[in-house]
Amino acid sequence: MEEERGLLTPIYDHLQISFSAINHHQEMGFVHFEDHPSQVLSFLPPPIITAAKPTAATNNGSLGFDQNGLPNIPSWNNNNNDLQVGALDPKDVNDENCSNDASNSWWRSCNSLEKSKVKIRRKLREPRFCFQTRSDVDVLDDGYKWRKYGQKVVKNSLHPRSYYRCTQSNCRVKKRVERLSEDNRMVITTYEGRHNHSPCDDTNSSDQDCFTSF
DNA sequence: CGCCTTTGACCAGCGC
DNA sequence: GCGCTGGTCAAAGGCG
Repeated sequence: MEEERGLLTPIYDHLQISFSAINHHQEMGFVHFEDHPSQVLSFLPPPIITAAKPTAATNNGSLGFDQNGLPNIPSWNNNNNDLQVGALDPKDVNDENCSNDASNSWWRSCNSLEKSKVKIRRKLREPRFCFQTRSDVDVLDDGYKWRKYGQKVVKNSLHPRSYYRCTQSNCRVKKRVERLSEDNRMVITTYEGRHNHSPCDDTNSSDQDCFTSF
């Protein structure tokens, strides 16, 4: 019983969102956002694809995480954001975004004495979730507070990638945000790790709703 | 004053 | 071994 499914919080009344979380040993999850039966957001297949559970969405406008710190849904504060999402060509989202990324090893600096175990640990690093949305804003409101710690121009991309870290102490969750060079309205967000706190720890008002909604 | 973003430098992994 | 690339660090500056 390894599967750990994220609970869905309704967001958009015109959207259907299916979300498949990952088990503790996977690199990342697999998330679909269904705006329309013919428009399904797809992601790179994770090493193991778990069954998705389509859930009708109604709106409250924020990205939720379950108690395990797993993202439930994408959301945007900007009303102009268009959550129509198109198919994501795997060529456009390399493994750097969505699957095994050998160079991404946030833990590598955690303990320099563990260098000899790098290859072992790499297989056990934090779970990651990647999804693609169409929006004018880069950073979605997921109820958590993020601090930008880096920006990097990546190869074959016209847009720089931004690196964010959860500002909560003892929480090492990170996320990366970048826009597709083919469509600068398409934003790829990759979460890495799990929050060890609720969004309410960071924001003390309306975020309560998103957390208690599941 | 504290928190944030920016940005160049540095480091480590990977492919050749 | 070397070069390329992505990820992180940390100093500097900005903003409320």
